[in-house]
Amino acid sequence: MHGDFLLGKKAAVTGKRGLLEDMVLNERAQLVLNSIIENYIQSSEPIGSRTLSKSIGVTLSPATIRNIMSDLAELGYLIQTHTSAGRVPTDKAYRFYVNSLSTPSSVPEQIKQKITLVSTEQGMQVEGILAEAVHMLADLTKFACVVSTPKASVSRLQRIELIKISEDRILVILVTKAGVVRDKIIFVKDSHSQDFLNSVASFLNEKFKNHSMQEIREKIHQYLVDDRNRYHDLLAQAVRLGKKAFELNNPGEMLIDGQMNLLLDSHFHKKSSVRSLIDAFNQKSEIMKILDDSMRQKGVHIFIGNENDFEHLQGCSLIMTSYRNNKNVLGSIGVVGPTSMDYKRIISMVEYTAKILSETITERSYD
Amino acid sequence: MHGDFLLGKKAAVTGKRGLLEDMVLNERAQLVLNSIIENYIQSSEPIGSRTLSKSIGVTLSPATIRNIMSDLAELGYLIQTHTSAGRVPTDKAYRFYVNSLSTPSSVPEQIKQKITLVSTEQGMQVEGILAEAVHMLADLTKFACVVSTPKASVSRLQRIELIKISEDRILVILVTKAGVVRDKIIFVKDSHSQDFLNSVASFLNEKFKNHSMQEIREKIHQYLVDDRNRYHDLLAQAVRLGKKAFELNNPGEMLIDGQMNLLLDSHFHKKSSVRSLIDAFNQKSEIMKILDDSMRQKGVHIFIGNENDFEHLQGCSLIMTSYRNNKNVLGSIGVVGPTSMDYKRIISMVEYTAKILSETITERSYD
DNA sequence: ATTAGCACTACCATCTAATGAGTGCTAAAA
DNA sequence: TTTTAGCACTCATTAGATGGTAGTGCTAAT
Repeated sequence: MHGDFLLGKKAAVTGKRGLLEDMVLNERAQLVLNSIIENYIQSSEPIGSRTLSKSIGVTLSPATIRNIMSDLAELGYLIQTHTSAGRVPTDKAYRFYVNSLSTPSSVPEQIKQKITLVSTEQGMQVEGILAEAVHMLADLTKFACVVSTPKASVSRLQRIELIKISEDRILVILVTKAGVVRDKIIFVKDSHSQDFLNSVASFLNEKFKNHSMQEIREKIHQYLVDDRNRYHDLLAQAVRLGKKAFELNNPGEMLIDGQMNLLLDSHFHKKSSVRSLIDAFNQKSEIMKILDDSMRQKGVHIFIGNENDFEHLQGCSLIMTSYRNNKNVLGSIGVVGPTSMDYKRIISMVEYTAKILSETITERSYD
Repeated sequence: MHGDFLLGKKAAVTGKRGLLEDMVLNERAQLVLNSIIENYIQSSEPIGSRTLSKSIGVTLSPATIRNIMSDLAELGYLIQTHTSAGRVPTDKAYRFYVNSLSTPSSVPEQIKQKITLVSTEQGMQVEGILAEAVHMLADLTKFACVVSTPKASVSRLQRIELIKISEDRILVILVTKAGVVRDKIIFVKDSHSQDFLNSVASFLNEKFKNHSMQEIREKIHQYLVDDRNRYHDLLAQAVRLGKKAFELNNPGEMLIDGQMNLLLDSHFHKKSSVRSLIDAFNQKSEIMKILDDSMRQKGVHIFIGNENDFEHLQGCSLIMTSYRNNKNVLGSIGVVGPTSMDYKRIISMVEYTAKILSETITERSYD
């Protein structure tokens, strides 16, 4: 037993020797691996040595390829569903593949045109544009797509309105520089006249225009702790109302489209993983977290299978990127699909969509 | 051949004689039919005469039941998937069943409590409440659920605000009595000061508060055709801006939740019908039409299978009802599920949800 | 009018054998 | 030393064959 174990280990080391040069896969191994992955992305079926020997450019006999595949399997790039089946790429393989993609493939002109349609309709507001964009992306990729609405904390104030609704309710309308309109009701103990609310609003507008919600909350906090302000009635009331008005109570929204596409996809035809996916989309919070993450960094972000440590999304890859206006990063948009998706194609689509989306929103922004 | 045909016809007539009294199914036939339907709703499997003979209250031998079933089949209430299979209810049978439901079954206390949760959160606006409600309903029924947002045309104006965004853009904010806030941008040729916009807004508020959007559009149209108004500057501008502001350009929204539930449902496991369903939800327009229809009438509306002449929804039933505030019917909410759904349970849930939803929105309304 | 009995049908699960794509290993060829 | 050909082996998939089962329709007896 013990001897066997050592022998196995030794064999593995020998295997690595063959493939690795300075701890990196040698050229031929890369060729084979990439070829397997691309074949698998196309066919969704385990790839065997014979098939590969034909489809690959270089002439290599099936037997040679078998040897290489065997070694790649030992290194964790491939697995077999059963002894006599072809081999299937692991998450590690996809990671390798994605990392080795250098030149972003260009989006076909036809697709570009469709995506550009997002920006055409005139009267539409930011949320509407986002909904359009995510719908379009879902339609084109045939996977599920998500987009996060502009974060309240980073958006900067364009204007605030206070509207008296009843004796104890005030409707607050916040317009941000990015063109997002948020409304909410706040409850107050003592009644104010609309005129008074107007003064408060114009005071708040003057003080806080162009500041981010985050900054505004901080400043209001300062006013509150500064005792001197208590004797200035307008100021005191403005601060009190402002505190409530700028309180962050919407946790950031997320729009989803094309969930049903995933269920049609051949990869998700085992019941268990479908249930799991549904759960994932129902409790949006986890996906939201990933969207948030990819907001903070530039470029396209790719999460493959188990890389996102969220068990519901095993077997899925996420391709995310941020969108912005000319001043700020506002949110992110991306695709959720099977790990065996056509990364080249999808990445370029996500990129292009985000680009058009950013342009469209910039046009609509008030900066 | 010809003789055969006549014979078949004659047999059918004899069959009907047996079951029909004044063109209505006799009592025993009704019992059998209802029993088949309820069994099928439970089990989703074709019902045979033996099974039924056991589960039915009255003692009837399988053979007798076979005779009745055979006649019911001839009348179009039942079909067989193949010769030696049990029988399955047709859409006609479901219609019969639903019509014969008299006492609406009551919602279990536990479910009631869950639904009531919709109304708890304080700061939430109408759209948020709708989203909550439709999500809850989808979760409880395990089917897809839809809700239409309050129709712009019926909602009455609480207040309008005009905010200058740039030289040629004005942000219009409409607050309706039902508590819905709608915003849109309008483009203008010549620039106006914010002060001027304020005057226009207060003019429009004064003139049109409490009027429905539909009425407002009509009145504005009258002003426009009345030549005298051309020489009153404020009025003329107000009418011009008002025309754009009240122009109905959002076609009415619809929220969907729980689409994925349908795909899990055993009835939709044939690929073709799944595709069809996805299409149905993608082009919302058809479902929207059904929602609109059920807004115009009181009570719960039920569309069974082919009754909605929308081919994508074959095999689906829709259960819809309207919700309202204390003044107006605002929109409708309902469930999309397989024709073999548990109508009693679902109907009562939809009803109860609509009731709670109406109450919640009435509280939030500004009437 | 109802029921028991019987012949018949078609689906379903199970088993079998055959097929075939794929592997690993070994020995020969390059 | 690397590559390849050859061979034995594995295991999933497929097609038939089989018996069982749940159902029907029909007929004759109750």
